[in-house]
Amino acid sequence: MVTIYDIAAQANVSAMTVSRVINNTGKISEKTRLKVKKVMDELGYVPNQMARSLVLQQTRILFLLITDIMNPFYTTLARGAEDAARKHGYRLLFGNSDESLDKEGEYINTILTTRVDGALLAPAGDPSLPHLEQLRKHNVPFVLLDREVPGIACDIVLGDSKDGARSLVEHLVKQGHRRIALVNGSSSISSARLRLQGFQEAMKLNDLTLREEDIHETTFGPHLDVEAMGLWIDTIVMDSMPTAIMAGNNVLAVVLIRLLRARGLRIPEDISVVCFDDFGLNSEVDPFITVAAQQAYQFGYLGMQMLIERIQERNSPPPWKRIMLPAELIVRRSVKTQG
Amino acid sequence: MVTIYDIAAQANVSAMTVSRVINNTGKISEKTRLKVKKVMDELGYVPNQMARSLVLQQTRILFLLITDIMNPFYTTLARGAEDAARKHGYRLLFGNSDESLDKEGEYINTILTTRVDGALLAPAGDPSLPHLEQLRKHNVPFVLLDREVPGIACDIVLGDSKDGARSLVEHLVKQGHRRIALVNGSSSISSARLRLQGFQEAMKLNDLTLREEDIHETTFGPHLDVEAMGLWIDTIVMDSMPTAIMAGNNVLAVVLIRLLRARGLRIPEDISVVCFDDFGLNSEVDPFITVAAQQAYQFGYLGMQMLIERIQERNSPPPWKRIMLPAELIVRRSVKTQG
DNA sequence: CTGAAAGCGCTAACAC
DNA sequence: GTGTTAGCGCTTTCAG
Repeated sequence: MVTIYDIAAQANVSAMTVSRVINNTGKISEKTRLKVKKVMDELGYVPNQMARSLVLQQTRILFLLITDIMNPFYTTLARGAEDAARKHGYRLLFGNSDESLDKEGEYINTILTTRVDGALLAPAGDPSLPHLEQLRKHNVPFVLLDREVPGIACDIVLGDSKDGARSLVEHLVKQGHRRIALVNGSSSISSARLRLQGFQEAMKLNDLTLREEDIHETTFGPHLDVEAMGLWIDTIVMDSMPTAIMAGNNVLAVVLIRLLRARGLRIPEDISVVCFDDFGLNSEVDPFITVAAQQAYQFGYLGMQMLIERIQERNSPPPWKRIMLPAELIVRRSVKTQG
Repeated sequence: MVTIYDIAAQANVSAMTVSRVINNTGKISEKTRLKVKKVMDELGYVPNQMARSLVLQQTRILFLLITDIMNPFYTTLARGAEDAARKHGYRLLFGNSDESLDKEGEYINTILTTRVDGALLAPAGDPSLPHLEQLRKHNVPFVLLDREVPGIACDIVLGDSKDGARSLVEHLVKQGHRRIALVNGSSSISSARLRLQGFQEAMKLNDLTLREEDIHETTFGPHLDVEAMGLWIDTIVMDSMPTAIMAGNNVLAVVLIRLLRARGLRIPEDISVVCFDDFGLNSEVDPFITVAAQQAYQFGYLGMQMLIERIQERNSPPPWKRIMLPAELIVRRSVKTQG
């Protein structure tokens, strides 16, 4: 490995001079600068970021932790975060927690041990609290995305889950649906809770009775219990079907639809389906599911901006900021108008 | 920041003893071990990975560079890579080059300066050669994904682009199509070249004449020139339309379909469309486009395995390996059978 | 304008 | 079992 000492020796200067050339600090004669640069090129010098970070106590690297890299919501969000980071000259590293608290813990560890300058994170849920406390304790600036964690005050970008859920229900009601079921993510996740609330409120507002068995709680994300959901469907189907089902996010909707079809049910002819979050790439090609779409890109972009501000104002920290982004109802073909 | 010296002082031992406790090396009396561990907990010690890497000359971190984080092919691949990395106790960091040579260069730089132990990369194309040469020169083990780069010998996982393209054309021909057009990625990308070749060969094999103007070359990925593609469509449409168009990948197919529809053309009634690569999440919900699907997950999983082997056999490097994964034709609803 | 010395937090090698 | 010394590659501080 080529070090500044190798260069110093070759160029007949001190290591310090080389360091100055690299970082453009201090005053250096044009002659030595050129000489040093030449040797650097010849030897193919690459600065050692670890050594530099060790003394500088900063990395100029930020970390983005998402919970499901196969979910278009998060990948779109990642693009937004990336764009904002680049704009401010930061590098961005990604991690994927897979909605798993353990994996999240590992990444928190990576964040801590690699001493990145800050982190943008979508927490796995309320139990993520200790992880966030770790970050706080070690002075790692962070911004939360999409999910609030009770017990910690911090910057956050949220979607208006309650209102989004409400608008989905309203839409169904306007189409004549009276009995509506819900498959939702874990109630240990703030967004899932709010979607449930919005759902319940909208039902009440429309004087619709909500049967307890019409609500099924499972998990967002990649490891959801498909069998349990199938069982639930069998139960409510046997028991005189609801005419519509709302899914707490896009992944749930996909699994739901697959299961419904496996039971010979057509959508929307036999049963209607709506969900939270859009589908990225090919929702453009053959837009099928009626959704409450979130501004995924903005989540990432704005969140990253907040994070960078927080880092820059480190010395005189501003009050915690909170951004709430609306969800937009996009009507497509998965809802049938009821007689 | 809490260091091993702080702990050493508190526990009345030397820093070295603390280091031994942390790393479980050497022999240490149970008593001191417990004492040290206790102090570590109390003080909330977090090892400094930078310092450790600096002396160890390794990070146990691997890097995955993909070219389009919004493309389901790459995110599925990422999941595969992640699973394989975890299995072997490595941490994985992601980067997204966005099909841009510049961004790729920045990430190459990050890879070099952060001294990760190895990299798994989907190169932007043939011009990525200097980047790979940099890695090689600095002894960073790497494995290529999806795209070959002439001029560099290395481990690689490839899809059978030629054969996949051929099977797509064969399918169209069997459905009675005679004039087939192609929108493809840049010919500076090996996979695009092979898809073109497969396309041409299949046309020839079926005695079909291929008009030069029926081939449009643009770029894969997020920054493709939509206008130019629109212009091309206008040209070939005016000039008595082809009955089918093949797209070099999924992103191209989406843009293509959007443009065709904007011109009032229905798919497949007015024109058929097929493409390379599948669509992830909601190709399950409403599978529309007939595709040559690649084993995205396997790309990542096998590639990561090769990378880790390469790192482990560092001292007696095995010959370069090359895996070619077949593409599978999945027939859906975007192709019409011609009279 | 340039250099020498010290230290960032850690571990390998060698002592005791 | 445990401690001392040196050094990973870099930059800050202070001299000149």
